[in-house]
Amino acid sequence: MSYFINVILPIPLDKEFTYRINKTEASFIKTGMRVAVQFGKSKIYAALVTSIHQNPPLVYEAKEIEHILDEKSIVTKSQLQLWSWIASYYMCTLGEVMRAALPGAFLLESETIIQRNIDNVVDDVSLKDDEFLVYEALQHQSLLRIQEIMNIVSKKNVLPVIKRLLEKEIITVQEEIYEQYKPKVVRFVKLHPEFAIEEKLQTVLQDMKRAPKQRELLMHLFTLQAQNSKPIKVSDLLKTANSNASILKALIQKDILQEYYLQKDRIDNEGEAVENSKELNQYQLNSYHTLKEQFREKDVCLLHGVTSSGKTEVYTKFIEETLQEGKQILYLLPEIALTTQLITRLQNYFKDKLTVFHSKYSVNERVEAWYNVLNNKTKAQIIIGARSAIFLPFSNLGLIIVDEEHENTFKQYDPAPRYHARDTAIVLAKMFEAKVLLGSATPSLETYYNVKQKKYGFAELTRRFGGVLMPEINLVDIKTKYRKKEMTGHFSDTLLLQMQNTLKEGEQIILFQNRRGYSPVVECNTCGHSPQCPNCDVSLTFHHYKNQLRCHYCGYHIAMMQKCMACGSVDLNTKGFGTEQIEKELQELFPDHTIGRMDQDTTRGKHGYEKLINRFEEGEIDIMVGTQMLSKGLDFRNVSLVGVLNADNLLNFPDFRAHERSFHLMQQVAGRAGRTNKRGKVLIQTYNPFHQILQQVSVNDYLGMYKDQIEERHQYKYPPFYKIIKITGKHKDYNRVNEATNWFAKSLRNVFHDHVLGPEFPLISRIRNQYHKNIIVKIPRGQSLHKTKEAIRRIHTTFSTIKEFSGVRIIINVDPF
DNA sequence: AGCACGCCGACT
DNA sequence: GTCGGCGTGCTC
Repeated sequence: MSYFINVILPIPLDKEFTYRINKTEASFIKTGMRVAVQFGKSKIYAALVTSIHQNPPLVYEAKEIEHILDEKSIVTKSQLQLWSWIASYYMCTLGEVMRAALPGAFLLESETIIQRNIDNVVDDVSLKDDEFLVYEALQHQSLLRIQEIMNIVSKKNVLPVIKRLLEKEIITVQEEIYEQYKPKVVRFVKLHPEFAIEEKLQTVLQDMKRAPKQRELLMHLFTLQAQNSKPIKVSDLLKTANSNASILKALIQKDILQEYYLQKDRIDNEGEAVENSKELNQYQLNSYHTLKEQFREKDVCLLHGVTSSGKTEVYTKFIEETLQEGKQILYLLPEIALTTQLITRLQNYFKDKLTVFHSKYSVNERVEAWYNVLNNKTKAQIIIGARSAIFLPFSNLGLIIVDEEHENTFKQYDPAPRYHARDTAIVLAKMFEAKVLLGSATPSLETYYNVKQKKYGFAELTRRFGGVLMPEINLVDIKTKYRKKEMTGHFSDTLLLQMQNTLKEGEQIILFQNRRGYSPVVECNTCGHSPQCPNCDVSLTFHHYKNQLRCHYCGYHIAMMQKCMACGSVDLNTKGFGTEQIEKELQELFPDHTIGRMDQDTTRGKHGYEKLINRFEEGEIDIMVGTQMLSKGLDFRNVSLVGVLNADNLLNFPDFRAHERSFHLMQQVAGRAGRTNKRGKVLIQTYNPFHQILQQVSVNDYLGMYKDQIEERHQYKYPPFYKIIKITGKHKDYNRVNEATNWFAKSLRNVFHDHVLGPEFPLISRIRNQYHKNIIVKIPRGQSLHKTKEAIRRIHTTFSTIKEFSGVRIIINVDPF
């Protein structure tokens, strides 16, 4: 009887693969284990077992597996179920989901290793230059990797060279598989068992008269052993015995001591100050009870709490309860790096029950977190993490909290799977019959709509913690200000006056400008020419600090020109402004104060972000200029003024979510003001103070915004009334993209008629020398999602058989953001 | 996705 | 005439 397994490979192919296993393997292998398999001619991958069966494939001979990588399943049945849901809902392959879901260290890949063939005598005259270089390198180094050969011959295509050397039998090639995860081990010592007998030990001690240092160390070991019976770490022994490694080594070599290794967990929480459970205030308590009541009937609830109303305390209460039930909790955050303050608080509070699943953790730490969740360890009862944390192997999930639920970073954009973590979390929760608590100061329209439809439960927190008033928000009409010459640089007199007052009071200021660099366009005053990126369809942004022109899409950069590249005129002008320019203006306007800037350029280093935040928190910085980074969950006590320098470039974004997003962003930025007892002030500069959204922001009118926007969404057939699937064609040839997307759109129209929009070029039609063109499919309620996707998939399949469109990449994005 | 195979321009 | 470019097709 023969046995087979079906596996998922971490590659974007829409099928499972079948491999042969023997009977022993068949009795050992379980679904959810990894096996190493050869795929294609040489590559070896870690594949995940989905089923074990006895049906031999009919049209091909199945390969055998290389070996089994796990002792127990590392992926649970419910995870596989979630993967399938993601693959089918977001229209991607299981392999792509697998890639995103498993920590990098679980995905081994083979690497080609080149070695010298020792049996062969080489006539080095017969070698070509490249071949000789490799041959020579192998005289000094026993093995080479492909990457190293690329460096040696300074070429990127080295395969022909290797092939020739192989034919001449000068080298041998082999695939090396390596597992990236290495458990951390700690070195321990103990007395050799032979000396357990007292007499023998006495003899040894007698013999050691002439080695007093060694004797001393040995005696110290006994003392330690007497103190407590735990194993003795080498590091501890040496530290306390005032001895050194070579003395220990001598003892080990004499077989008096034995060394051994034990595996250690890297994730150890050292929460410092104990933060006591805060008593909920009346409002928080009310919300808590409301939610509690709602959860009886509903699986998902929204907590709509204004900024700094203390949503976290309410979450904490629910977390505690779930802990008591012995269930796991998943706490999702938009961007983990930006929420260190919150994490520290939770860490101090929940201590060793909490694991942070961080993208900045090393591969090994993530594997350990994975195992801790899988084995339902106490230290992994609460998992706090960004969107990828939904992929952990939960077995007993009781509660998912999605904090800042409206944030768009929950949606993965670039590599497939293009999933939304909030929506996926709701599906995940359903599998465990767990509850989901969504929280936000400015809920997304979709979520609020679900509340209105009574699909989700709801509670509100309308008061800020400690009775702090909501900030006073005023709009400044800079159109008039410019006309009346009341502007200094990009600052209105109103904003400047407020800033002076704030600084006089010894308080801090946050200024928001959602654009980095000095200015997004440089223009020649003589001929009107402005430098463009050679790879993308955008003008280059001037960065004053580095004196460079940079492309924000592909990273292209050149030195700032001295004169116009087209006509040679030195009369250059900058158009528009970014954070750098504001910083510079501030330095001139407030020479006695420290200015900080927070954007991608200043937070690049490892701790760049934290350092800036700390300096601001310590009061070292008086005015902080920044991009939307500033709006995320930061909690500064002494900020009493927030300025938005130009609200218009947010609002004028050509996207159906632009207004909603502007509202979120401005409300969040405004929320940074006045978090202590004094009422904060917010000034929003705009050319268009009568814009509906700005009016609503200024009076904190979430409901008004909701009503207007939902009406618009309804009228123009957007979510939540219609589902949207975006299909993008991508290719370096402009005409080919046009023809391909036209064909695609036409085929879609045959099925969906006027629910197909486009194809249309996006605002930036070329990025990294690739043209993009988008098609939008709108799906009304009531139309089967499944059938719709099936139809799209069919068209896609036909599409890929057409020769003229070959090379055009199709990207399907379900629920694009 | 990788990787091999196969067909055309730019160099010795 | 070869080398190396990329378009095409397959992977259990």
